[in-house]
Amino acid sequence: MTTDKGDAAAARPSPHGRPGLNRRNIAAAALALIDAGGLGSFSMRKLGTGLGVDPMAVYRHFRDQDELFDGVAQALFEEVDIEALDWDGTWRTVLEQFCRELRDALLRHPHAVPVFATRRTPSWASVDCGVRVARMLQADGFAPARSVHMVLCLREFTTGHALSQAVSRPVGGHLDPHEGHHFEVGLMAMLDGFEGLR
Amino acid sequence: MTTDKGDAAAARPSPHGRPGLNRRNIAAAALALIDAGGLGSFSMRKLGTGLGVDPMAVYRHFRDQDELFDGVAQALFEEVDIEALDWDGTWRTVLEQFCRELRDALLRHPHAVPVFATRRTPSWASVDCGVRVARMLQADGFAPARSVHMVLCLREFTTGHALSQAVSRPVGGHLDPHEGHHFEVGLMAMLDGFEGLR
DNA sequence: ACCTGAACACCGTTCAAGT
DNA sequence: ACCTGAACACCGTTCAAGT
Repeated sequence: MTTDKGDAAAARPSPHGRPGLNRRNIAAAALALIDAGGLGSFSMRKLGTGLGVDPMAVYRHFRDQDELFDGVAQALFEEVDIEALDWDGTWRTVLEQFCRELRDALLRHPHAVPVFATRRTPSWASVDCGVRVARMLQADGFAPARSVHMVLCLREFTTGHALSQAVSRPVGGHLDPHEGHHFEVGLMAMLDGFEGLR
Repeated sequence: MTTDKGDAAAARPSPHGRPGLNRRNIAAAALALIDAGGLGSFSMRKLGTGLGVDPMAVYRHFRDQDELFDGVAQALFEEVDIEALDWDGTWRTVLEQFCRELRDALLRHPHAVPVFATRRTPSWASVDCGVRVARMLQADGFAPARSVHMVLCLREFTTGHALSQAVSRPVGGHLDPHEGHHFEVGLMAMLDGFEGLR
């Protein structure tokens, strides 16, 4: 991952009184802009002007749009509170809670779900989280490779579900009060199936 | 769905000797262009010039890029041979075969998977297919709503998996000879879980 | 050294002008 | 009536020129 050693200093207000730009607040602003106007109307130039700086200023913190979108995915994943999971509960409870947390975070940002879902690595925090969950599964008796596969499958189902919901939801409205209810059906089925793999 | 009544006539060679443009062959050409150069380098203008016609000619068949991408998703889904499924086998066999067919078709076009996965309706053929599978599940004793949920869950897992594989695969190479092997783990687990829902 | 914004090489889409 | 391509309003990104 690209480090950003300048952020600690840049987070202080600049000499002009504006809050300094850094990767974190630029990515957060990009996510907000995508939330507000949809992915199609997002642009690097609008992001810069929206932040009140030179439209090209973002390029001093991110190589290009692709790298910025990595930051957007990271910002989104930070809403998943890993520490809030009941790590002392059963493996099944942890997986359930994690998938629901991830789904909820994604659906709070429907326009950004395609960005998240098409990142090569949605964020290093999500990788770390996956490793942690896989280790827990191993401690509970699942084979190492199997543990990794289970985590990948759940992440793919959850992301696939959120993406499907996000793109089928008309802007500003809900299709159906029960839309997305089937997520629980799939989650329960997959976890039931995993029970037999220990 | 938008009809395309002009296609039957347009499929014949034009007075200039070139094969006439229609929705079907334009969408196929777009898919081929995405396959060859990646989604990032695709453009409406390149598509037109690649077809040997005016760069704007595509707009007489598709309202805009979004509608063309619906056609691309449709072209991709047509590679899934629904009739080749063993419809006389068990519901489980049909679901297994369908998911594997869809996954294989998607991974033959990794650059187009984000297009497919972000369509509101990937194609009417896929909707019809889903309805047909759901009807089979009902005939096998699953509740109607449950049947629909099962189909949606499998489609979301399969699409999510293919998308994850497609974006993590470096252009022109494979990450690992065993990559994607976990698809079977998730598919078997979900189907095992579904067994208990009848 | 840092910052700016003009400039380049493109886009998607429209529409007036042709045939 | 059909077709064309010039024109419009943008893009992402680079980089020479400024401070």
